[in-house]
Amino acid sequence: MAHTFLNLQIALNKNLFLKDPLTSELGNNILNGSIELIDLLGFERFTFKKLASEIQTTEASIYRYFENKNKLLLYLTNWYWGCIATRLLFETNNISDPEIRLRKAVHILTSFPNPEKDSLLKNEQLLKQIVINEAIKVVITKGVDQENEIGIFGIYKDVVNTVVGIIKEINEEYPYPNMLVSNMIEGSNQQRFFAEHLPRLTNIADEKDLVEGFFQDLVFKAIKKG
Amino acid sequence: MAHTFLNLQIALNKNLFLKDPLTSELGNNILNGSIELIDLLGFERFTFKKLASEIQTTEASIYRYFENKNKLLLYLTNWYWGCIATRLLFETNNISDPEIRLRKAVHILTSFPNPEKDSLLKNEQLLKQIVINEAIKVVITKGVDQENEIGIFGIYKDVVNTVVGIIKEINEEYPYPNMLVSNMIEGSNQQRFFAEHLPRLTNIADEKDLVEGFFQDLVFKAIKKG
DNA sequence: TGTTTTTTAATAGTATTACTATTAATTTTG
DNA sequence: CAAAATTAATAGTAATACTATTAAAAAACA
Repeated sequence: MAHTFLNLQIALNKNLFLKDPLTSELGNNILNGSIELIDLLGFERFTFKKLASEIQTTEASIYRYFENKNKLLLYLTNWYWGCIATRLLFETNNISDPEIRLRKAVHILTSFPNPEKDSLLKNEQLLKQIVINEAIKVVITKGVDQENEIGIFGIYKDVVNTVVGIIKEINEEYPYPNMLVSNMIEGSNQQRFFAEHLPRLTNIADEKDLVEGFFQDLVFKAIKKG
Repeated sequence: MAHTFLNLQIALNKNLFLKDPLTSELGNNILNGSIELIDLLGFERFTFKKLASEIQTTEASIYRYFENKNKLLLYLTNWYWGCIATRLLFETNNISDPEIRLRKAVHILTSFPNPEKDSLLKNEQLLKQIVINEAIKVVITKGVDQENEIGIFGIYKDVVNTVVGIIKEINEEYPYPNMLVSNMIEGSNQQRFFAEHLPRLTNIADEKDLVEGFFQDLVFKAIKKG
């Protein structure tokens, strides 16, 4: 798996863009600008026109890179999941005990990234914020089957499968490993949203971040043998 | 709690509408028409203009009932949760063993309603489909804090609290009852979406519906003492 | 080096969407 | 039965999502 080192400028599905944004300065401006503007406005109020004015270009020029704003957000979230997939490989490498590996994986997937260490991308925190607050809106759509067909969710499925593999090492018999993992990933993001906006749906008593604790507890109890 | 009987035409938060749609034929047409059209088109492609043409009225007339399509969808989902809250009370009534009550509650919240029995509303199935496929888009928004302030999520919180109460009867010590319940409710809907569109994120091997099984297993393992 | 080809981004649109002000028609009330 | 209140239609506007065309710049090649 050493070749993933070479892959650090993560290879994204070509169906996500019309022109690869990593090949030009304007493309990079679109990516960085959109992360900040989507976070600021929310995805509904975010438009290519506003982004264009922000990064000093035109609406039509952005349309040369991305078909529409949904594809752009899918690109950003894929970028995030590529980054997470890489961290999963790196940080669980050389750990032989699958239980310790699982604990590490749950940490990577449910905790909020530490600005000091962890980050592979300069804006991993902002990107995580977007994944929490916006990403679900471009997954739960009528277009999902088409997007799935062209492989848009491949990286995401890889992440799920990696963790499912660890769970199977620990307990081959557990009947719902995929549901447990996808529920943990999506659920942890949703619980973070709830914690900030609808705290009574959660158990945030003080300033302490209980999201990781909840899922560490839940996952290990679920797969326990006997 | 006997007065909930009288409350069966569920009382909804007045901030959800401009004019109460239950007081006129047009209002009822808006509700029934929107359920079908949102299910058919998806929320993004659903517009008041299309709905107006469907139910033989005008766009502007629909605007007299609902501020915008987000509020209309919030109205529909509140209607659904009101219905679920009522079923929770009815169907767990007179059961003294909290474990049996919890099993019943998990069933109500995670299973797909049976067209033959269960339903309080004629279109509970369609409404559930909308809650699965669309509801999240009007919760995870920048407007959530304002909507929360005016009590829009009150019924939903009541549902969560009812189940949290049962869990506390069983195990007072479990530290994450609210997270467990809100995760179960949202997670079960999401797993149903995945099962249909991204099945590799789930464990749907055959035609069997594993969603309820997964959450029954998960919830009882999570709160088990010792 | 100079010319052709390709790529890039700007201009200037269109159709649709979300929403509103005004008015005509209908219903309710005193 | 007349006045008041409610309802829904007409006819708009501003913003959004997206596209066709063209000018300018960069790259390829002869």
